[in-house]
Amino acid sequence: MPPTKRYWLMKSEPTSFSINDLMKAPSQTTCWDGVRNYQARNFMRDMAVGDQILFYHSNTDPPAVMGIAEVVTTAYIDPTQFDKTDSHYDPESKPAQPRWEMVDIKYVRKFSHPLSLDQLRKESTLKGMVLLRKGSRLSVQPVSPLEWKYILSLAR
DNA sequence: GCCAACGTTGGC
DNA sequence: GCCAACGTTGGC
Repeated sequence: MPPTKRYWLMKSEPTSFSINDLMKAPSQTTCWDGVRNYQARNFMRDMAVGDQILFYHSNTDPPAVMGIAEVVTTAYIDPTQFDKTDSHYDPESKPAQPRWEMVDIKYVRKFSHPLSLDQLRKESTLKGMVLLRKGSRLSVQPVSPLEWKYILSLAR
């Protein structure tokens, strides 16, 4: 029996990487490098090929779920942790025991009307979403099947 | 630009 | 193991 498909939300600042960048990327695919938070990394380790992702724009006006992407690789070592010239370089991480991993994600679709954070807050069904918790800063987070279904019902 | 909330570090 | 200090995230 195939494993159950799971759902996630990944944040990106559009000034560094937007959903349009993903759409225009080679094979509409990118590696999600630069994650330097253990909880977020652990969620990426849990990902399976085919898992679906809400692509969220943070630090922008308005912050919003822009569309959908999907997981196309399981987690593997993020080489930027060893790259002194990279802004995500981690001098504490050793090649023998790498700390940080990433997955590849592929563009699926872009909503014609993004779902703003403000709009999502108004939906009582979504009250429990990690994204909506006070002070929530996790850049990779789980989305429940119910939340996924409901968000897709709102999306255009 | 401000600042609250959070995660991490390091002294003790 | 506690917790103050610090750096970062991200909404506003």
